[in-house]
Amino acid sequence: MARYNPAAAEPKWQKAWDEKDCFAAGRHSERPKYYVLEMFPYPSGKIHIGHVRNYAMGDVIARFKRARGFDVLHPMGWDAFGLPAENAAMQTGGHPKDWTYGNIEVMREQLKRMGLAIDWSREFATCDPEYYVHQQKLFLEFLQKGFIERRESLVNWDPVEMTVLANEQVVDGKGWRSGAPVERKSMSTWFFKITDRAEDLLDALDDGRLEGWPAHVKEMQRNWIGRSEGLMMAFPLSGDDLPQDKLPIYTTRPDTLYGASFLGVAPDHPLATHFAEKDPEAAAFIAECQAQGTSEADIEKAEKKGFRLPVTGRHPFTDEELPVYIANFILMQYGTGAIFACPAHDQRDLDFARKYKLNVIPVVCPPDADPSSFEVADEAYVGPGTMMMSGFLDGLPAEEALPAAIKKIEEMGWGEGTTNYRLRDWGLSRQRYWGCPIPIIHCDNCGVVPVPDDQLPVGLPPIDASEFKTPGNPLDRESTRAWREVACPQCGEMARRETDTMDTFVDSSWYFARFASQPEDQPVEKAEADAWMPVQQYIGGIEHAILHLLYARYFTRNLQECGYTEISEPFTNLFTQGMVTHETYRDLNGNWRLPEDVRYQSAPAGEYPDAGYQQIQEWVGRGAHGGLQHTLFEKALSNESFLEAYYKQHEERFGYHYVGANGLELPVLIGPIEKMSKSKKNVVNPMAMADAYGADAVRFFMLSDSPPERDVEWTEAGAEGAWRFANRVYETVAKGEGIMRGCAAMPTELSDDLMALRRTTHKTIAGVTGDIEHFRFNKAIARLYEFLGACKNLRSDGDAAPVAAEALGVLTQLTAPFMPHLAEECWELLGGEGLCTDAAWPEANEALLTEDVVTLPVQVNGKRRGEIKVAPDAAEDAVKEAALAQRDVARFMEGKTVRKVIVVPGRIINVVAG
RNA sequence: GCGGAUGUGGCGGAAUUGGUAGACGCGCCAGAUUUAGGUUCUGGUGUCUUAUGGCGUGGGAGUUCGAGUCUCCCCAUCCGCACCA
Repeated sequence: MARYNPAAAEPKWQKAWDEKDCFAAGRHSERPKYYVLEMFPYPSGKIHIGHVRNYAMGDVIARFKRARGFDVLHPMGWDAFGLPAENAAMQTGGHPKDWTYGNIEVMREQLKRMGLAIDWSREFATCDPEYYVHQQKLFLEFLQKGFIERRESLVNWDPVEMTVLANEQVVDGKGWRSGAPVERKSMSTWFFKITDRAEDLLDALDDGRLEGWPAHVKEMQRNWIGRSEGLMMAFPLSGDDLPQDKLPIYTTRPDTLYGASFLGVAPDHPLATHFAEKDPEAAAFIAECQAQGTSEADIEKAEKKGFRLPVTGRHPFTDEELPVYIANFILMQYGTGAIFACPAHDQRDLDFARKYKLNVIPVVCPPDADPSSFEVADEAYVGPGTMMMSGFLDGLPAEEALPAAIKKIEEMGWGEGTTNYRLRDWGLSRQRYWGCPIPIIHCDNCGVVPVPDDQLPVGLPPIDASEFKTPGNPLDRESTRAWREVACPQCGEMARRETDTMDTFVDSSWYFARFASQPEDQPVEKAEADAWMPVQQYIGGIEHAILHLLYARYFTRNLQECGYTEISEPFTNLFTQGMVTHETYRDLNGNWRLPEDVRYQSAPAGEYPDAGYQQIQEWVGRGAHGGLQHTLFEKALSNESFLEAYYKQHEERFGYHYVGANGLELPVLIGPIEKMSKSKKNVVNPMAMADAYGADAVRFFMLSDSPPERDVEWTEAGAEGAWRFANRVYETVAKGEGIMRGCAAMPTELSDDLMALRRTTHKTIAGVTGDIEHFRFNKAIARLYEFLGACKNLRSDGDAAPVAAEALGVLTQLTAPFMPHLAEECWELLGGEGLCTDAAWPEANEALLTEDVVTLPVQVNGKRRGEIKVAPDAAEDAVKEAALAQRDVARFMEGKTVRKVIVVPGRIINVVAG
């Protein structure tokens, strides 16, 4: 019998789908629409296995929904602007554009090899002028509507990438890609006023609009937006030579105002800066604060430090004069950059007060403490309690004192209750070449002038590849002068183009809308876009939980307000898939080794039953490993430096070996299973795997081993398992060759074994359907394995023929979303009509989902002792009787009396006896 | 520190509302076939015990006829946020 041959079958069926244009969206107006999207890839060079997992998931959904009668939109494109292209240009001497489009060519072919059900007619790259022209139009529209503004501010400067970064792109005080410590710089740059929408972005997380999102992603966004309710108020200042007569502060604990013992400002607060101009000591203190690191570890170690300013602030309730300090723990970016400090109820304030011997006045008394003697020692009390030493607030519970204090301050006209957000505006300017140009002209006479519509797009000037050898932005150099210097559209005088380009996260903030609708004259056509949007199922990595997903939500609100869509939330259901991991390998020199260099060779088990072998086995930690190769083994025992190396890495395992380029066999150490990364070389090439096992097997394995939200370890054994499955399906189906062609109708009466098979068939349909709908791909696949086992020995004569045809057809169709090529091959073999891809998803027959006879376990005192077979609708008394009469149950009941019998219909019987 | 998860065989993982713990895959063991092997097929595989049986879901308590699942307290791991006033 011929084996399944993926190398021949896969291109054949891809061609067939292509010729029929199977996956074009929008051709069935009568069908309900379904939009499934995976986060589009950055064209880095070639597809990695993580892409395969991501797109395989989307593909299962797309094919499944299509078979279920939806008109499915499943597009693909390229997030194509970005710094790696410039870095590649710097290293290879090419042009970012050539590099990018070259990569796209390669990756498109690789994706096509995976047999994805994608509507390729909608493909675009964000670096296509046809795409970014609309992004420039949107920029100008947003600017006009006031969603964007230009302002001078302190920005995060990445000294390695030589560009500004958004707050979201600074991790632990370091650039998200370069890892270089970020510097603070004052620059004039463009901002999306995302804070204007902070409230709605937050509200939507809880009001049901994002019910289909994972809770942890919503939690991350909630934290990032960081809403807090509090009081904004100003303390009147006294002192000589003041730059301001009041100090505005923000607090979430106005209830503790009576416990105030000092005021504090951030080192870069204007008040601090003012006094530093005349006082070198103050200046020195500020400099010291700024040198302090911002990483987690630095903050842990940092002592609370302050510098006393020659100023005091008047307390609103007591009229007491409070000292004012510059304090190193206050952040200029949060609130107003100034605080009032209540040491008794804030740990940082307490540390500070102890150091500078300031008052510690407890004003909230814990429920179980005595107000007359309650004191705070080294630990601030932050729990609930009753107000004390607090004038008009005394005796109130703290949670009531809070609004009362706000009310009082508002009545005094000193401040008001406000909502504060941690989220800050999204800086979009980047000092890079390979990005979407910001369509603005700067004119000495007219200021900031938008580029007129008829001059769009503002393209990127062609520049020599050698320009990229110099760090910095090539758009801001002599070589691009002709591009930069233009006439002002308003006054006609010579003016200067904006040389910054947009953050690439702008590109990915609306691409999903453009997939849905691609008119030439505007970003999207509303009716067409809304016919598809929102994206019903979005799939991507958790690493975008904040950046991309927050920006896209914000952008959609802008689009809505500009009338491009009705929706405010772009993604109804979000699924964040886990990463693909692999073992790591290092040779004795400590160099990382590629999995493909590591050869697997078995050693006869137990051939070295001496003490040394036992020792190695112990280190290996996996008993009879069988994977130890004896030459390696001898080396291990005789080579002291190897053993030493092994001791050094005792947490790693030992095994296998690799064959070096010079033909020498060298041992390798097997390290921990980690996310695949180029630096650790634990990557596998999905195309090489597709060559070896077929694209179907690679897709299948990526979905079979772990729940999709969890990390999955790539193993060759697993891929082999998938390959074995494909072959077994094919061989099983081959036994029923042509069986679907002219098959007899299903007889009304069937023998028990045929009936049982039909039940299994329909239960499998119901199970797999539910599993796919709920993203339980691993379970769906487990069911397919089981069902394959049930189909193994089926007969195809007489009455059995229609039953077998049904079973094999269903097996083929249920396998199709996972292994689409194999399914077509099987469908053809069975004599199915048309393409399997076009066939309607099988429906489970409800009547076949229940059994005639059910087997119920019988417990005695909670322990399973036997089982009985009864009709599912048998009367409770009859079930009880049968249970008690059962032989094993009766044996356990000897000498005991029945106290109670619990019957859970269709589930279990428990006899309580004593 | 705050918040969120997770903890089940040698491994990845199953187990509707509390109702037969370990589906399915990998690995391993035995047998068959083959061409020397990789391959393929069949059977076995939580653990202790000669066995009837006992014990088993990170640890400890509790609720219940019955707990992997619910409650409380611990422990461990992972993730996110963090001098956020």
